[in-house]
Formats: sequence, structure tokens, C-alpha cells
Amino acid sequence: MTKPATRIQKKNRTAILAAGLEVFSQFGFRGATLDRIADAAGLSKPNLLYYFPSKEEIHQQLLTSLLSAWLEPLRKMDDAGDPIEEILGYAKRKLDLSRDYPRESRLFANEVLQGVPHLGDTMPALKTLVDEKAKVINGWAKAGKIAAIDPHHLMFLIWAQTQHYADFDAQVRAVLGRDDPFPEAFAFMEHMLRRTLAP
Amino acid sequence: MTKPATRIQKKNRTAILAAGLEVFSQFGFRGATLDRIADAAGLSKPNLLYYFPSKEEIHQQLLTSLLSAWLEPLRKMDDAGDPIEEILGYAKRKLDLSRDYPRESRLFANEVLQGVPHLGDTMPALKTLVDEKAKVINGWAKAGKIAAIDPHHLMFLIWAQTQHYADFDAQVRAVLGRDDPFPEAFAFMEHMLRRTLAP
DNA sequence: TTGTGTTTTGACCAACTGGTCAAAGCAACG
DNA sequence: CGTTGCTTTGACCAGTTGGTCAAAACACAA
Repeated sequence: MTKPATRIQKKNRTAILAAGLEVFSQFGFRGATLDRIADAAGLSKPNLLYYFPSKEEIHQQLLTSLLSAWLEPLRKMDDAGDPIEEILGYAKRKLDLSRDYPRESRLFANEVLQGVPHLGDTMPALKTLVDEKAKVINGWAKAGKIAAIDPHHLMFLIWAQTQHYADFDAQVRAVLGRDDPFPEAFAFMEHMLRRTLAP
Repeated sequence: MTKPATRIQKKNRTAILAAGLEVFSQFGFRGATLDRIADAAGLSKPNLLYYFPSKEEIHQQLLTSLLSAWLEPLRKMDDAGDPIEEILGYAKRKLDLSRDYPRESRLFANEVLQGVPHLGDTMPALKTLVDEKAKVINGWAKAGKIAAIDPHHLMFLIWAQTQHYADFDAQVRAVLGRDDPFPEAFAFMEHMLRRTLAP
């Protein structure tokens, strides 16, 4: 009833979202222009606005579809598994995301940097999930399976370190030369987390 | 000869820089407008342009004066001191900066997120300093005073974790509730670093 | 071929952008 | 008082912005 969705519609919608991701992640919401997005999508501006009613709508759709993918690795953390391996697995999956979807990471970083103006209402859901997982980690700590650490700050540590490689890519590359930093990043993160978490 | 610098000039210049810091750090370079900066500085737009020749000049001045302050803590790291305490001291000074100058941190984050378009020529100097300090850390590792770790990735870890509390402040606050995260952040970081660095 | 619904576009708009300029305001000293 | 030099501003400008609209182009089935 509300979804005919022809072949050409699908093609153009995904092209627009891809272009929007490229431009928004590089310039932020205010810095991105419809002209640039339309250009990157290979469409005229009026044609772009035929598929999406406004700039904000493109941005919003990108953010929401991002967010669920972004939280998946955390959801997958299993309270029945081995604590240290579970946390390490989560961190590795997060670093995978930074390596494979750096633009998504930067889109999110832009949004948070500017004070979450477009997904303020999604933050409570994030808090709920994080609090739930924090409880699991707290349980592991109290059972003596990992060190007694603040689970929220552990989460921040993992977020910060993994996203750094995507968000500050320009700086990382400038400091390292031309190398792909990820193989060493994985090894370093494992060393750091194993030691931090050891009971 | 080139610096009369009356009282009123100083006052207005600093007011403009303060306003620019506020606006640029929140919206990024493209997202910031002269009207908004002028408004925040309590001046008219032409008056603002009487003190600075362009938007870019304000931004550039903020960035360069930021950068030197930003690198000071790293410069202070003393290769003659106790290795673990030196690294920990550096990390703490960096976290101090995030707590006391969050807007500066976000200004820098915006710039790096967008690919360092305005301080690309400053990156080699950064690399030089970092490489020099990396050599010191490598020396400590080879002498068995700290664990054998990649010094560059250690640097990234410290940068990521400390700046996270300023740059992702909105997210941190949303997840934690209303708390000031810094006291616990210091304790957590110390735990993590001591364990990561232990020989 | 025609008819119908989808897709694309050129022309246009009001609001905003960074920036200019001449003229006015102002302080202060002689 | 008048003059000199610093400071402030209203009016203005060309280019860009997000967005509209009517008309044209197109796809495709009958």
C-alpha cells in the first residue's frame, strides 16, 4: 500500500544515501550541501528532492540505519560466555567496524561532536542497552572473573580507541606515514585489554 | 612598528577569538557563520571584519594557538624520569586538558575529522615530535622498564581515551546520567595504563 | 500508436553566506 | 574649540543555500 518501490527508485535512493554518507561524514550536517550530495549521487538537485523531501530526511535516515548496526556488536556480547573473550570479541568487532565503515563512524562522530542535535531521543535507548551490559560486566567483576573496574568507563575506552582509527584517520596516517594501522591496532588493543581485565 | 595594540583592540580581538572558539567547535568550519560569531562576540559583522580580515583567519589563529598548547604535555614527558610515571603524567595532563578546555578539543576534533584541511602543513611537525617521543618509549621498553608495546599505538590510545571525554561529551553524559565523569576517568585510566605498561 | 504514471529537469525563489565600503561616531590631544 | 586617527555601523553586493514548480522526457502496457 505504501511501498511500490520500483527498481529505479531503489537504485536512486541507495545512490543518494551513499552520496549523503560521503558528504555528511566529511563536512557535518551544516557543512554539507544538497548540491554536493546531488553531484556525488549523479543526480540533479530537484531530482534528489524528488526522492527525499529534505536534507534533514537524508541525514536522519542515515543516522538511524547507522545506529542499529553500530550497536549490534554490543548486543552480541554474551553474558554466558567467557568474560574476557566476550569483551575482547566485542572490542574486535568494534574495530572491524572502524576499519570497514569509517565514513559511518565519522558521520556518528560529527553528530556527537555537535551535541547530538538529531538523535537526542535515541540516547535513552542507548543508555538502556549500555546499562544492561554494564550490569553483566559488573557481575563478572564481582564473581572475580575480571578485575574490578568501572564498566561504563571500560565501554568508553573501547569506543574511544576503536573509533579513533576511523575518526582521526587523517592524524593517524600523518603520524604513522602511509601504513595501514589496523593489524597492529588489533594486537595492541588485545594486549591492553587482556592486562586491564585480568582478575 | 606593527604592534600598537590599544586596550580596546585587545579586548575585541580576544572576544572574537572566544566567540569563534565557541562557534567553530560546535559547528565545524563550514557550519560556523560570521553572523553567529559576531553575535556571540557582541559585535556587528562589519566590526568583526575590522579586526580579522576573514573567517578563515579567525579559524587559523585559533588552530595554531591551540596546537602548541595541545602538544605541551607531550613535550614535557621526560626521558630521564621514571618511565611509567612519565607516561602516566602525560596521560593525566592530557585528561586535564579535556576537562578544562573541551571546546579546544572539539575544535581540533572537527578539524581532524574533516581531514585536516587547515593544518595539513603542521602535521609533519607533529610527526617529528611524536616519533622522537616514540623513540624514548621504545628505549624504555628495550631496557625492560615497561612492557614491549608499540609506542605509536600507545599514543593513539592516550589521545583517544582522554579526548573522548571532551569530544563525545554529549554521549558520555547521556550514558552516565548527569555525573561529572572525570574523577572516575582518572582512576580508570591509571588502572588501565599501569597494567598495560607493567614490564 | 496512444495513454498513463513515473522520472527528470530548467527556471526560479527567498533566505542566508562571506565580504565591502563610505560615512558616521568617538576619544583625545592641541 | 577643531582636528586627527581609531572604531562602529547601515546599506549593499554577488554567490550560495535549501527548496518549489510546471513542464518536459521517459517507460511501458494496452
